Amino acid sequence: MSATPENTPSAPPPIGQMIAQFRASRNHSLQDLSNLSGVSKGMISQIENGQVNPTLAVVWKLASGLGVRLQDLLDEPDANKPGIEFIYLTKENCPTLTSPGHGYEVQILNTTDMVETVELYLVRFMPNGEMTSAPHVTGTMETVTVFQGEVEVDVDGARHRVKSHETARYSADVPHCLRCAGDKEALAYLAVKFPAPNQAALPVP
Amino acid sequence: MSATPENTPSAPPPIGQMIAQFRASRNHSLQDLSNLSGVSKGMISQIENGQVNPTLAVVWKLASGLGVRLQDLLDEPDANKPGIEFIYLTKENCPTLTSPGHGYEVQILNTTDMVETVELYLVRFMPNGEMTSAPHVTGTMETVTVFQGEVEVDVDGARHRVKSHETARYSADVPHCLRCAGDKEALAYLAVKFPAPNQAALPVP
DNA sequence: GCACACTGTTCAATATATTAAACCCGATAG
DNA sequence: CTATCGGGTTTAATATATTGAACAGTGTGC
Repeated sequence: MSATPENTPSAPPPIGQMIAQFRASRNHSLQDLSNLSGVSKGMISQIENGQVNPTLAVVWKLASGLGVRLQDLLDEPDANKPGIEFIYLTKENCPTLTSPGHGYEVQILNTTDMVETVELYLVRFMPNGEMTSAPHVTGTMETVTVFQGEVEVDVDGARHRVKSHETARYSADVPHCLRCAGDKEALAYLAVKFPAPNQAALPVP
Repeated sequence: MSATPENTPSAPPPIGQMIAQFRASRNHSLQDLSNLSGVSKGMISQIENGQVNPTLAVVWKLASGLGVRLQDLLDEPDANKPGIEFIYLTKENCPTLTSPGHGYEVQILNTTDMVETVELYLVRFMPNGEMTSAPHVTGTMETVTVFQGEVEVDVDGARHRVKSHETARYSADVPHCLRCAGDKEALAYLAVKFPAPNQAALPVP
């Protein structure tokens, strides 16, 4: 019997619920996930119902079968219950950054007060407008979709072109730049996806 | 139905090495960590040497004793392989889901093989097209930006309207529905942000 | 030399995680 | 109705994770 030391800040993660949620969201039966992961379906049932403490290897197999990372199964499912929300963003009430010298302006579609792993922007380019970014955190990816005009994307020196109603996804952990191509205004939707914010630095020895 | 091929993306995490590193970095003996975590020191020894597959509960106790999050023990020591990438998505080479009976089609701007906490979609609505979604994981938020036509958003029964070039952000952990308003086609960009884990967020047919 | 305190390893006993098969239940046929 | 199937649960047998104690090495001081 464990002495239950005083440093038990929270409960062990309810991994069963997470697995059940993931499995349900993919419309997989226990048998399906068993085939995908190599874990017996009886075991999966017991894990989902919290009747056993699965081995790390088994949890890893399940994460593999579900196509998620191990860490994704460990996050608390309902740490905070936000409540139903609906926010309407117009050009007026939406925080907008203008960069007149560079010929573009950016609407920030995220609320800035919440820490997010993704940021959403709407970028309007004047002709010859250019938005240059320093490298972001390693692993950051950007997805840009053009809705008006045409945009040129430089990624680490390489130059690419994205036409209207098309999309490009590229590494943003290197110097990169978005530029209005042609003489018409351009409108683009930019999603910046940061890697998961874990990576607690190892303490100095 | 789906004969998923061998999915052995990587090896199970070398958690023993991580624990040994953390323990060494704090100058803790096996006995110390045993006292802190409540796991027997023999067990810790075997785990560090990779001789056993620890139970998730034990790994969690060790993480607690070390004062780190569970995820911190699971990260590969140096698994980050940046590699500069640029992917161009057109309507042709982009996975598209059509739902002819419901009058909309969806381009998936994420690659499906990478685990993300955000999913990006481009949705084209026919007049009267309607995309209904079951609730996603608690805490999921959706951001929809309209680029053509007008879109009606139902969130948990409440009805809202988003005009062209405007944006709405709303809770997606309740029943919700996007609908073409008016008799013109509508084009919308949809970003689905999950709290932490990834989840398939495709509409219910 | 011995005894001691400390490290980390390994051993026998026990608890339990894991499997494959049996089982239960609702739906859909026939 | 009975049969059958797929979904989920439970069960008996096995494998193995976990424990506490015994073991081995390493200095340290007397």
